[in-house]
Amino acid sequence: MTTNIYQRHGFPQELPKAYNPADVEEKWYGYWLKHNIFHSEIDKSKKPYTIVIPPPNITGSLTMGHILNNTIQDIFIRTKRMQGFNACWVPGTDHASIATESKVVKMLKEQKINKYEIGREEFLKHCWEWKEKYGGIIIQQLKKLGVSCDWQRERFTMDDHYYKKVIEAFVQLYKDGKIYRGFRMVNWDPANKSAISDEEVIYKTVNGKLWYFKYPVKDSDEFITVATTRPETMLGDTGVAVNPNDERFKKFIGKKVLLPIVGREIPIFADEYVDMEFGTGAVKVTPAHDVNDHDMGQRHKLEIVNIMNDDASLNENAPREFVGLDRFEARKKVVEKIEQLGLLVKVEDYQNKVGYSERGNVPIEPYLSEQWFMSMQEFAEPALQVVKDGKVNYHPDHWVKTYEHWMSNIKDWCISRQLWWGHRIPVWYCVGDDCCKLECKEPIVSVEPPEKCPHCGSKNLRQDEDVLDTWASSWLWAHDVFVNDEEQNYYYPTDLLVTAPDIIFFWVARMIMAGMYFKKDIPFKDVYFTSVIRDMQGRKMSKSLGNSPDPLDVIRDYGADALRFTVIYLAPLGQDVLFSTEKCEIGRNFSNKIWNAGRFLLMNLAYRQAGAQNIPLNEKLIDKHIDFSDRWINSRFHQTLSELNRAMDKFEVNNASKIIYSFVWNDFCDWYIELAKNRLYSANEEVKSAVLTRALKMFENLLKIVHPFMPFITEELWQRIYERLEGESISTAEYPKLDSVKISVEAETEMEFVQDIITAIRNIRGEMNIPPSKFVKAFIKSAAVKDYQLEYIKKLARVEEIQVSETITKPKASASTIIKNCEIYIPLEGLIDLEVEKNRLQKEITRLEGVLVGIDKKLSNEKFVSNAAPEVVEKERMKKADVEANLLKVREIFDNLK
RNA sequence: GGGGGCUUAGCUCAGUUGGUUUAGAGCAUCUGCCUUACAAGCAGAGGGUCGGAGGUUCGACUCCUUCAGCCCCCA
Repeated sequence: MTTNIYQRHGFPQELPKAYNPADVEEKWYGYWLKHNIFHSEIDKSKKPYTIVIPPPNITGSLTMGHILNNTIQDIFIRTKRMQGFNACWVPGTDHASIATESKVVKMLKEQKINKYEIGREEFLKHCWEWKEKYGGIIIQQLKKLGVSCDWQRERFTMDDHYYKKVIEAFVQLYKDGKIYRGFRMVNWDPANKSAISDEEVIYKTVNGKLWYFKYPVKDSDEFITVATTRPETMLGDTGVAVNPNDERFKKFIGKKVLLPIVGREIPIFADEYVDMEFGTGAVKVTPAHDVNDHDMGQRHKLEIVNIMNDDASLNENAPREFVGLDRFEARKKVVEKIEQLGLLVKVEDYQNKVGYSERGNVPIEPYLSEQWFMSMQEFAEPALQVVKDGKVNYHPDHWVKTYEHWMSNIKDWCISRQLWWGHRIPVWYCVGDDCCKLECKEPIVSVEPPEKCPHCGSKNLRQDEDVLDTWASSWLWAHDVFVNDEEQNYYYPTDLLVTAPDIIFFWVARMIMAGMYFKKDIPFKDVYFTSVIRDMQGRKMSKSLGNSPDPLDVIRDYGADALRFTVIYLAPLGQDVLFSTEKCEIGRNFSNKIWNAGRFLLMNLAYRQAGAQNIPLNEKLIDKHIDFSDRWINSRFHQTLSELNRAMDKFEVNNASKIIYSFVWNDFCDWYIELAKNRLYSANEEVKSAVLTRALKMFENLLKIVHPFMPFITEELWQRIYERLEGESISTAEYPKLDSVKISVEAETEMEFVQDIITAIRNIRGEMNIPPSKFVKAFIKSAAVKDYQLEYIKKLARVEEIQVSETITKPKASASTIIKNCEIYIPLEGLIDLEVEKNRLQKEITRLEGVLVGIDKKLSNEKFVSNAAPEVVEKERMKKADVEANLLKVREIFDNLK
């Protein structure tokens, strides 16, 4: 045997006592990249398994949410890769139009550079520079997590190819009549001076005021009082509305109001929309600055007076003294003025919901402007259908209802943004000076810049200044990350999308729409909506709260595997996760457990470790010297595998982590290794070889099922336990296949019996405070205990001598216990505490009596006996006999206790 | 106002179609241990009657109704 592998990977001769992730993680990530382990190419002989990453925003850095999300994707892709699928995980980033542009604007501002002064081209150069410098940070961070993305396929939403696809899609949609231009009320972000979509508006509850103004009614000495949360908008009022059924105001309908400060005459009219209960029952109407008012304005043909600039300062339509004021200054000033005029009735505290711009974090203004819209109705129908039909499956499936609700009430989508960073709308307008034709007003929509106006031939064309909403590019992600038809035909539809539930409308819904429209097929078969990570108080992680740990710090302190495992272990499907850094001890301790299990096996293996036992491996002995503990661990492994497979099929990753944890810790480490020690330390060299050979094989299987969850430590140990060739990796090793035949009820029952005996003796030792250094004797009255089990019982329960027979009588001064008709006595002359023993037995008597009462209650109930399934009744009868027999014996022991 | 989710041990959560010796895990707690893989560990123990009320059923943590509390989404 050689030690090459050890030299090659720089393994020290001895494994440290505690697992040190830092040594291991960087080495193996480099190795995987060097050997191109994660790269996928079309291979028609293999079934593809495809995931496209939800592209993180280039302005972002890694958050706990990314950790959870990407760990889940990695678990699936790694499992499938090992199971022989052509696993392809496409990574990439999103250009994040508005977020990036605001960052760059801010950066330039610090350098005293104004975006409008340098112009579009110059500004975009800065954006690209910024992207080159910072856009890859999150990708580098992701690599620390150990994700197995195909980095050769890394995409960016503004790559040449992808950019072109976005533009082509726009042109196609326009030609298909799905896109139109309109002058409409939109959500306006005055900070970014751009329209935003409904989904980008965050409603916050704020403690505001409700101001009551009285407006003088023309040709009378009466007033009509209106209430408003936005006093500044009164400068744009063009009407006052009341409910037609409101007796208080009937007399005013048809009259006019003299708008204070402004002096405009505006009508009082009736509209059903007005809520008689709210405020005074009379509503000031500002069609240019409120959606509902705009609708009313349309119905009643009111004048529209826009009083704001695009930065939410007031324009020339406001009285001169207000022009140029910011909306909030104007608000103050309006209130002051009204008060001076004696028209301020009262001010009340008022809690209301104010829409904020997600990116700008300033209150949005409903604002009239010319924008591009996409009609959504026809997209929604097929996209809803495929989810309802189960062609696209949501996990957990309760998201279907939320999705359905949104899809059924869908509104047209404003896709233009008054920004420069992004996909510029491929529309040109003819501004030719000699243009005379009516058709020239038509926008020219084209993938390639047109040379001249198709109607008048003018070369004086102007491209639309706006870019597309980022989601109007990322909705093509699932298919256009694949750059040609051949690739798309092979990899699309993708298999799984893992995403946070808060972008179900932004992205998931729209990707399904795009898939159905452009590819005539679903974009993915399953969607996994992740948990939301919160802090220990249940608050969302946020930068402003400072409650969000930096995942890279956590990785440094605990290791990537530990972080991955912990986050999965804490995140049940559909539940939020309360996370704190210290919880990573779960994963760190688990890593350490696996590490030490490996360390133990390697310590016994020949040539691997200084001071080892030097037991040679011998594959020929793999089926020799089998005993019940071998059959048991095999059974446990395949049972675990079966549960694990089922959990993964149901997308219960959290459950899967618990299944694995329990097998590794409870079955393999606590019992199997402990049992194996007996034979590993025996005198028979062949037995030793056989046991170690099998134990290592089982350990290799164990590493394989852990690997998708904890890739680094499993690679390290997998490389150490056998000689591997350069380029080999556990990442591409074959995943264990379920062999149901290995699942043995007999083996598990027998082992449970032995475990029960051992636990019973340990219990006595614990209760009587017998230190581990002290060995005891045991007498077992039973016919069921086999000779070959005794050595194990002795070793694990620290017993020096056992007598087993059916006729044993209780030795004096001994503690006793009864399990499964098997009486166990531990003589404890001088050590036994009679009171403690009495308590122990009394507790058991009470328990058994309770059980018996329950059983009797059932069995004496005629309805139970006649209605319940016969096997259920029979089971109760058996239980009863069993419990009665045990009770009898325990009572007898108790009564004879001296 | 509409929709969804949650309420089980001190904490965080499991509990498959209602019926395994009267509810499980991790953490925390208590006891005893450095038993040569692991003190990031080992062994043992205590602790809940499943948010409240009502109902269906022979039988409910599990199904239904209702009330209460918490969270999220949409308007």
